[in-house]
Amino acid sequence: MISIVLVDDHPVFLQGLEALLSKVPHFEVKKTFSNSTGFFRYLAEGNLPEVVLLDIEMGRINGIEIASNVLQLYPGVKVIMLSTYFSDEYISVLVESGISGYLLKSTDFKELKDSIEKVAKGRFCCSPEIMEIVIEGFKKSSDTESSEGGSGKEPGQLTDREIELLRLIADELTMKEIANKLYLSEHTVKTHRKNLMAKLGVKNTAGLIKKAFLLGLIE
Amino acid sequence: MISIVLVDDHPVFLQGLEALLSKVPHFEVKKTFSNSTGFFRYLAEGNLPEVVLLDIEMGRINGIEIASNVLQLYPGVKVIMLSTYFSDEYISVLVESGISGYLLKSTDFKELKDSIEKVAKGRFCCSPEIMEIVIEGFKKSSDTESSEGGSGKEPGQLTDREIELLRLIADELTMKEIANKLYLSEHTVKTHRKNLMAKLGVKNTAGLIKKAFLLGLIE
DNA sequence: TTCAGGCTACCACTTTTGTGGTATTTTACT
DNA sequence: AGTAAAATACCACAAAAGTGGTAGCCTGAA
Repeated sequence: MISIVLVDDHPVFLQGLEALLSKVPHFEVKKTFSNSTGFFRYLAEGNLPEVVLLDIEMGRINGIEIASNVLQLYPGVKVIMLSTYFSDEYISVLVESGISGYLLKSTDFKELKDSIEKVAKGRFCCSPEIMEIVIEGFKKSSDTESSEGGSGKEPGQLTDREIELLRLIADELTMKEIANKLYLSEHTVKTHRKNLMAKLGVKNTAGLIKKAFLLGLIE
Repeated sequence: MISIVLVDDHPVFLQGLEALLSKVPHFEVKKTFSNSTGFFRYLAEGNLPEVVLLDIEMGRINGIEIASNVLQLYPGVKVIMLSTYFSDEYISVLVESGISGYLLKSTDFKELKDSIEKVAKGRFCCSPEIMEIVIEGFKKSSDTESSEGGSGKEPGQLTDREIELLRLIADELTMKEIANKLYLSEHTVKTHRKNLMAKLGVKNTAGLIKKAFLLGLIE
């Protein structure tokens, strides 16, 4: 049984896809989302599907960003991007950030089905048109030796402690107050916040809280 | 025609109420929400109904808070609270913050209908049980002379400029950067932020961004 | 047993926020 | 013409956030 979540801001496409996928015996469409907020909250609550099908043209926070956030925070989750067009830049960024597949929306259902199965088994797959671009990208950059399982300098997902801190920051506590509350040194708390900002790629408290919201880490 | 919006986290109640209210000739249920986020975004987009029916037991951000935020940011909007029980403290806080009505969910539909009409005309109304509590409250506090139209020290709603600033803060700009961007003095920007924090009742940037999110002012 | 990751802690320094005032000029409404 | 609110600007000081390091301790997995 492969658990699947769909994220797309076109409800019609979403419903259609859900109907189709639900008919496949060992596929289980756990949930569908038409916006990223709900989706991230869902993940944050501990629901980790095996495969996420993600549309690339999501409103304000675009698919790329959603994808990289998912991959960073929940490395076990396989992400397949669905897109109408395809762009060189997009794809290279996405492949680097560890996406598992990139399909065009014009892909026929059988191919989509096969792709989900491959991806669930840990393989990468994409439309042939896309593959060309990926290969081009590989040619250009020859200084990386990793493939999939590399340790990487990537920040990795947030720890429980970090999320705890994040929520206290969101509750308007200062570092000093948090330190007192948790019986920690102020230094420790500052270190955690520093790591949080680095992991979430933000510059200050405003960014921290905004991102935390978008990722469903606070409410 | 009285435009109405319903906010309640029980979809069933929401739908039922909508069906009932929609049948009343000069009532128009513009929209219903099962969470405050969507509701606030709706208001922030400039949709201001005449009357809002608001359930008091909304998840994390409770009805009281929602009500006071609505009343503060959109003073023209009349708010009627719907509640299962009633509590002294609740009511006094709410009446003080300028609510237009407080009804129990057990109220029959005719009474609800009448109440909406009264409230739309600018009157206050509530269930008889509630009225007693309100009157008790009045007896205790005899030093206030205002009724409805007072100028008040209340902060009032946000100005366009303030919202503009708020969004730039959310985009991780510092005061200096915002000042440059808008060709303003840094002092001015700091003053705006100061006012923003006071109006939204928060202590720091974290609170500012969080509140802005909850009120649908940023996305 | 090595090794990575998570949690803790420290330091020195710069920048930004946040507090708490006051005050002038525009703008919009009456 | 008068006035209220918005927008602008200034000041000084305290407090906190943010930068860029280092490093010890513990635990669980390889």
